[in-house]
Amino acid sequence: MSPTVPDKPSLDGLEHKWAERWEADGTYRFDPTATRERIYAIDTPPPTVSGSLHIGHIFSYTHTDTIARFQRMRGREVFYPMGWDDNGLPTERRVQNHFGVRCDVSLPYDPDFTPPDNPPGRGKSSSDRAIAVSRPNFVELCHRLTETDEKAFEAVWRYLGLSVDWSMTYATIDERSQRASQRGFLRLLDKGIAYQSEAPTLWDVDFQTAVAQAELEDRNETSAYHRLRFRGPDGAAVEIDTTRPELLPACVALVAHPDDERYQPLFGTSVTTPLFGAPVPVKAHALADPAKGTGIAMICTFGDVTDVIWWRELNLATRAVVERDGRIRDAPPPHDFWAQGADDAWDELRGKTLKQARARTVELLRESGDLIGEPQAITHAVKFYEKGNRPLEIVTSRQWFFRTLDHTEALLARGAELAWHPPYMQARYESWVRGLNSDWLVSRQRFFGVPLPLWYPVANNGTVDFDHPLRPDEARLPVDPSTDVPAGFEAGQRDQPGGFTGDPDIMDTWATSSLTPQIAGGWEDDPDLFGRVFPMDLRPQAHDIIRTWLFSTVVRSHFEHGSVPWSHVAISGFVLDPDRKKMSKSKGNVVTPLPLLEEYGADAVRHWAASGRPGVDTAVDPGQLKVGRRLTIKVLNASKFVLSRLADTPPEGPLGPSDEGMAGPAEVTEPLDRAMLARLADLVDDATTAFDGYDYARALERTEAFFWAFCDDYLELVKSRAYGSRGDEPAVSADRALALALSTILRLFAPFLPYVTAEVWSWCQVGSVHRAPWPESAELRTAASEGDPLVLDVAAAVLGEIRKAKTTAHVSMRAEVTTLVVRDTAPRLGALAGAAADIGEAGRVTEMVTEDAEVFSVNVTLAEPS
RNA sequence: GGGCGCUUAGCUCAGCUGGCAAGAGCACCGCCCUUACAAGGCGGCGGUCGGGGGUUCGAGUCCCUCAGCGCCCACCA
Repeated sequence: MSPTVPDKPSLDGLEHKWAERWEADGTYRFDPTATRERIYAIDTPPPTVSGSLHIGHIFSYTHTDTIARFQRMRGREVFYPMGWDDNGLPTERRVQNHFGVRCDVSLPYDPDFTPPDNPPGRGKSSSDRAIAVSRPNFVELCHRLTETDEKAFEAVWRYLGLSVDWSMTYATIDERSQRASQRGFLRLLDKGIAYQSEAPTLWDVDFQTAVAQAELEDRNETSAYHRLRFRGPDGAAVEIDTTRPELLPACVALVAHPDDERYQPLFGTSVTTPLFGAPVPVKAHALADPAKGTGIAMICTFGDVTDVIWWRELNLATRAVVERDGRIRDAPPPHDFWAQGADDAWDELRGKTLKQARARTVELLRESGDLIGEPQAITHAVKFYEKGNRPLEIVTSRQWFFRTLDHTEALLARGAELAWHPPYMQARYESWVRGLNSDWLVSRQRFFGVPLPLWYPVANNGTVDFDHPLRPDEARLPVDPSTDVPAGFEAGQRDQPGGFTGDPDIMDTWATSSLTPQIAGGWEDDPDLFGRVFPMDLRPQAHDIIRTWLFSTVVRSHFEHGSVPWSHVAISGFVLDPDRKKMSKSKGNVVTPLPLLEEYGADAVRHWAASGRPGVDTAVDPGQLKVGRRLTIKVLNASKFVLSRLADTPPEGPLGPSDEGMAGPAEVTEPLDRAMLARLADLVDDATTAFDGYDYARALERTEAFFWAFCDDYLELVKSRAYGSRGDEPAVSADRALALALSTILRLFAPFLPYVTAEVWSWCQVGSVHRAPWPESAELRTAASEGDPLVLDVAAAVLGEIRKAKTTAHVSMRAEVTTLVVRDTAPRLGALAGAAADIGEAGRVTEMVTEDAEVFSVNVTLAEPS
């Protein structure tokens, strides 16, 4: 095929043109008949569908795409689906606001429900005027809202050039995901891994749901130590420091370290609380820190997680006072033992928010004289739900858990089976697993999510029998227990004595997301596909969700399949704003991708993204984007030059080193050409090794460096000869070398710059560069026939000196050099001889003289300007 | 409290198993209409490789230590 090169190549419209072509040609279509060995399967992160894509998405998804494209060119059949994470709280909140509805799991499904155009509750997250709808109706609305976003997301991904197979998408709330999620739950129930427990758990009082360890975040809050006076058995004062004086009625014991001599006499005795006069035991426990406060602490049910530990290990009483809405409950805790006046104190506190209760308690303590001194302000870390606004409380509730604590060693071993890129990220996984302090809490008291697929019998006396859950057959999944009826019951028996009741809760979003390899891979739904793609090859993700998504996926795969879910994990960094600050909506420094794509082009944006090394946080950098833009233009122009040469003297047979026609013996005859090909072969090895190690950034950097040197030095040196200045054979040598180099360079760049490489490839080759074979260094070395790379190095150095001389003399590069003296060592001068004619033409040198010397130096004598 | 990462030109970063007379791009300064490219090309200026100590013929590269920045984890009354 003779190349057809446009006169004025341009980047305009390339994205649109090629995105359409790729779709029409099915360039990235997955072949489900490929053997397991050939398949390279990627567990693509499903982005949260809420609003718009973030520049961070562009960054990390580009990294994955370069790997996908590399593997595809290496001959792997790439399984590269896309998911949408529309399950969970963010979508729930958006649907409530947008449609003015709220979910009520007690309502039946209404197939005719359509939301009004102007709902009275729109825009108010917890409006009383919101329309109550059933969970299935609510889920339908979620789908409706997320569908639009998903289309917008897909458009951006296509613009960016992700080589995803768009016929394979899933959503984490779709039927397939719900089925997999519920099936996974039931299987863990059968294995005894899933269990329910009535226990104190961390609780968000605004969202009114239990929260898992993985969703916690510490925030520094200002607080104060309050010194309270308890009374010892002999009436003597016992002083404790607390930041939670409002929990005084929930106090069940005091605790000090067993070795603390100050308090040893008190162990086993009882003291009385201020205000309430409740007798509480004094206990010893190693967790008590003698250096903290007065060294003796008040244990309440429950002020913090340490309280829970003490309560459990010391078998203490329960006197909960905090309601699920974050207020002091109305009914007092067990209080037979309260002193006189305690009831009045309680009346002062009941129904108050914790903040109000704290203030009032302090006043009461001050009045009774039991507050010693003034509160001492401190700043300390407090646990929050990562999406929450108020500190977490601890309340007792019935929840479902997956057992992880008993399996930490096995989970650590699974982590060690994975190949981590970069390797140090494994430490984060391990510190998380080692730090686990509770099983995985999977139930949530929310609405939009995958329901727990369970019902419970209701006894004739009306009590719910949680110990004997009713479960559906797997064939029925997915089920919604709020509307579906368990086998053996009638719909009319719902919530009736002798009937059943549906579990009102949903599963944690991670309980579904942890099954993305199974969902995308067709677990149980398509056993043939699943057998070919699972375990997958690659999990790409950012480092912030190692403890959630990565960990939970390892957990599920370990229990369900007895294996790791993938063999490689590639962790990308974050994107920082141009000032290297973390981006956040509140700071208003979030960069959206579309304007960047439009200004610089997708290839340039990808070039910026791919220059961020694995795991390293990277700043948005307009300078870097310009560099990428320049590079793509350079590829266009350099290709045009090379191919226009070949159009003049069409080579026999198609281009490309893998094609028969290119490997003709002894066709590359010139030492300079051979040197360039030898260097190129080294580059191919380097880039391949880097990619095999998931270091796309290194592969890009090397290729880019070679390419610029190729343009600046080799092309300049070879230009005249290629035009035929020295006859046919030297020109053919140049043409062959140029064709080989271009074909190789385009393929090396293809994973990074899919658009410009596809465009240039289409000028001279049949088929897509993205399905072309990855370059092989062996073929280049054959063509280079023992060429010495030193020829190119020395020639480039000499040419550089000539340019410097002309620049210094302020003359044109076309100015004539009358005499060129090159001094260098014998081996280098020997190499130079092979390129002497090329240098002469490129530098317009009349006469070149060489002299042996220890150190390289060049004398350039320029012709007098005429 | 435990752990991880980073610290190389004004800025952003390469420099992988020690051999470098310290690199790239951007920025800055200067030159050049050169038949692939003037929304370009060429060249120049610029660094005691965070501090200190050690190993070695030789250290940006290995070891120890200190400091600063960032992050992860932790039962933070």
